[in-house]
Amino acid sequence: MRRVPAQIAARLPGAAELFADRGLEDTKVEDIASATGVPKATLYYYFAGKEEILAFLFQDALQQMADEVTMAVQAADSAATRLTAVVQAQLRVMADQPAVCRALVGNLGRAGRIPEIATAITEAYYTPVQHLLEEGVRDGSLRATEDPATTAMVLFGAVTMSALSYLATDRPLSAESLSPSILTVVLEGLLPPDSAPQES
Amino acid sequence: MRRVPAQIAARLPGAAELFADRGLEDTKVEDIASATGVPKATLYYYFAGKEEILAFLFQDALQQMADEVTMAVQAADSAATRLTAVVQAQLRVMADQPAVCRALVGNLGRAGRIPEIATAITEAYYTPVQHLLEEGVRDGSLRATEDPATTAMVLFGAVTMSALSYLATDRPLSAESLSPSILTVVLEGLLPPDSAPQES
DNA sequence: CACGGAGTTAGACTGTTAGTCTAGACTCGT
DNA sequence: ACGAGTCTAGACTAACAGTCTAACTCCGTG
Repeated sequence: MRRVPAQIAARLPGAAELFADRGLEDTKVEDIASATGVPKATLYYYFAGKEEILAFLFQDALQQMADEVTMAVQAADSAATRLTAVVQAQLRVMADQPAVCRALVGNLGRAGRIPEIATAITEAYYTPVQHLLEEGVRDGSLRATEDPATTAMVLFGAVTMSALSYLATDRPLSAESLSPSILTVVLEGLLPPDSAPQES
Repeated sequence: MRRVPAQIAARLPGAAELFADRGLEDTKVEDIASATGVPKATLYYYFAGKEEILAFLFQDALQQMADEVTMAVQAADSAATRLTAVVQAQLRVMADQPAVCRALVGNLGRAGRIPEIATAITEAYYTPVQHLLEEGVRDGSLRATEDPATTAMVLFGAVTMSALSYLATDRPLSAESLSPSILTVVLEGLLPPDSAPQES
């Protein structure tokens, strides 16, 4: 993939809408060309195919996610507070780029098959969150879990899926309105406050 | 879609492997034919195209999911206990049909565009779980959440995403080994047991 | 101002594959 | 034996991804 000039990169998000609405398969390269105003020949000049265009959009969104998550993780607060910030950061990025996120989730399978994307998700999210969970155990602000890697996945899934349900139904997604519902569950759990902690 | 005879239906899961590994787009109808032993002409005799074959596989798995979830929901225990059973039921179905589930999750976007599938997921999962959450508030075994619909989504996402990570990396998925990690988070939360309940 | 290289594009072309169609074969109930 | 429905091979069409070529623009440099 050649270095993509900013002028062209700026027009590509127009394609995300198509990918999100119809899926990659049903999006013709000609459609991308006319939606973005970038001619087909030029698209092929920069990208090996539409899959690479999709990957480019994902990289972009994931970079933004990585930045936001990193910032949240590096704050000076307790791990629990920072975890809250991470969830809100993810929701903010998803709210910010609804089309790309819908396309990403709608093509999770394909995305998983693109090694760069899988790596990017791991680096942007799982690894930092996993470390954060471990720190939380150390600073006493979070409960120890059997397997922090799985817990990170649980968090990611919880946030992603509920955000997606908003995006998929064209309801506006705002981090402020959704995060309390999610955070209540993952931080305090579904058992009532007065019940004794129990093994499942 | 014609009524699909059992003999043919029984062979179709062989196609799920292909869909899961390569995605729908990169799976040729000829490949499906040779993987399942059902000739291409016959596939077109019963299905309008490969998308319909995928949908058929999904319906099947989702029916199984609906059955298991319904059974779990209708047990005579407290809502909290039944919720635990629901999570385990979902994990069991996913462990049981790894290829179909990978294909399903990897094609969630497409599935969202097939109305029958979206409806089936809602009926098999969201609606019963949402009712269960409301019952839990009534019988005192679960905490009240702002929005049970969102909470159901959070649960579904948490279970689906973590299970998927196992399936995607070819680690064997067993409901027994994964459910405790998930249930600890969603039932007891990530805050330490001795911390006072707090607003986020 | 020539020159050359890189970016950009139109448009023609090729190959693959989804999906159609036809005609025949193989059931099975009557 | 007959007819209706099931099943299949193989030829065919149409659409689309991706390639290629040949031009044109816009640079900076000598």
